Amino acid sequence: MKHKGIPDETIRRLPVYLRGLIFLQEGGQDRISSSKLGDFVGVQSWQIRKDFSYFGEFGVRGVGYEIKKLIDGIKEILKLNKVQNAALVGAGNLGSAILSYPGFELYGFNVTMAFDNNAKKIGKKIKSIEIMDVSKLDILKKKNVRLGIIAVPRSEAQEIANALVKAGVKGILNFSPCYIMVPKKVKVMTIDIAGYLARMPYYTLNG
Amino acid sequence: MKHKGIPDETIRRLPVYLRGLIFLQEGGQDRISSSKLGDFVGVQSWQIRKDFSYFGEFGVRGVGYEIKKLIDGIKEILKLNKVQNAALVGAGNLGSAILSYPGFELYGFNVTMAFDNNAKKIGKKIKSIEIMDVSKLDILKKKNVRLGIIAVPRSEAQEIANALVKAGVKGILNFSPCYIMVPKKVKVMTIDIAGYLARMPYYTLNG
DNA sequence: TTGTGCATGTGAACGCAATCACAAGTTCGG
DNA sequence: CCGAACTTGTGATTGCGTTCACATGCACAA
Repeated sequence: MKHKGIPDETIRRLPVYLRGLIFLQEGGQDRISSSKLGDFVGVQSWQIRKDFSYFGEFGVRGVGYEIKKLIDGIKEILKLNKVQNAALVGAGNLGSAILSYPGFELYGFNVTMAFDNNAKKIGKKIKSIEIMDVSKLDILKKKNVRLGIIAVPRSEAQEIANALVKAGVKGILNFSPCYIMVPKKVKVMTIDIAGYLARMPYYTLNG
Repeated sequence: MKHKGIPDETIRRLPVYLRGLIFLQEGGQDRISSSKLGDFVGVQSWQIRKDFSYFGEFGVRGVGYEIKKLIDGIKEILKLNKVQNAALVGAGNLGSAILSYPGFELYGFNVTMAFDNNAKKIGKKIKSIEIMDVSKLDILKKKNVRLGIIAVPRSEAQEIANALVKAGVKGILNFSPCYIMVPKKVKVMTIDIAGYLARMPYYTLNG
């Protein structure tokens, strides 16, 4: 199933809906209206209905949405039905935190491998995952890992990205504060943590 | 100086430009064209020119932009001229990494206080910052800290946000994967790390 | 069976941001 | 001084995503 003409912003909101719905389901609920869901996840109800409508009819008029059906639907759209493995590069403070981050599981991700270039770290374990030498990145191809997470200093990020691409990675989540160049077929998402904070004063300091 | 009618997307890109320009400046460069800068930070040249043009004329036709002038200009727009203190709540894996994160300094931020509700952590130090009891959050008012960073489990995030607002915080950077309700005068930015990863399969698994 | 209340789905209108195309200004060589 | 090569700044255009308004459909009570 190909989803053409779907706004990127809609795709960005789907994980937000998904986690809200899973939480509601865990609370024992099995049905919800767009406006209740909207209040819960912080999105307007018409936005939610519009987003879902791109993919067909998920709800029942006059009734609402069946939570399980929505969850399954979103997972299928986002292709989250199979567990996917990811590899981390850079086992510093941030990298270690990511390796231990419990939030990935919800969406079916497993960070199963970790790499670093620091000899002191190589061989050690974090959460039962052994840190390997970054020069062994090629192993990802064999292990069929298609997602890479970069948490190295800016100066090394591009080099690591090149190695990941060479190792057959299709998507890169980049925590280094820099632009990374990759072939068009590879998707890069950069999370610039400090960049978020940098916008705060603009919005909060009225002058 | 008030900046009305500036696209939010432009504001979002300013920190990207800023960090690129600072890097170029450290490399000894003092002038650059929009297209060279664009190649460096991953933005189209016309987009850069358009963004700058909202704030007046920063460059010289036929010549380019003076890097120092741009840096000063962006810092003024984003109100990054004064060092600003921030407080972290939640000294778990992610929180500790944020506390040690070196990237905030570039934009003039200092994470100067840390809080947790775990008795075992209270009193300990991370990077010379002592972890305080979360019940003492009110001290932020006295210390004039206006930015809060939330890195606690989802179940506690709203509660912590309430406490931060009560303590006079004007901006909240939220790493908990949930929607947070605050008074309109307070700005919340949520970074849902797993949410980024959750979109990867959509873009990389073609089928 | 009919009426009332509620909630979805969607075409249309609107608004914001990206993109384009080019006029205006600078530099430099000769 | 002139022309060629650059580069900025910006009005106009296009495209995308949000917002709106309401037709459509279900549930339930009487």
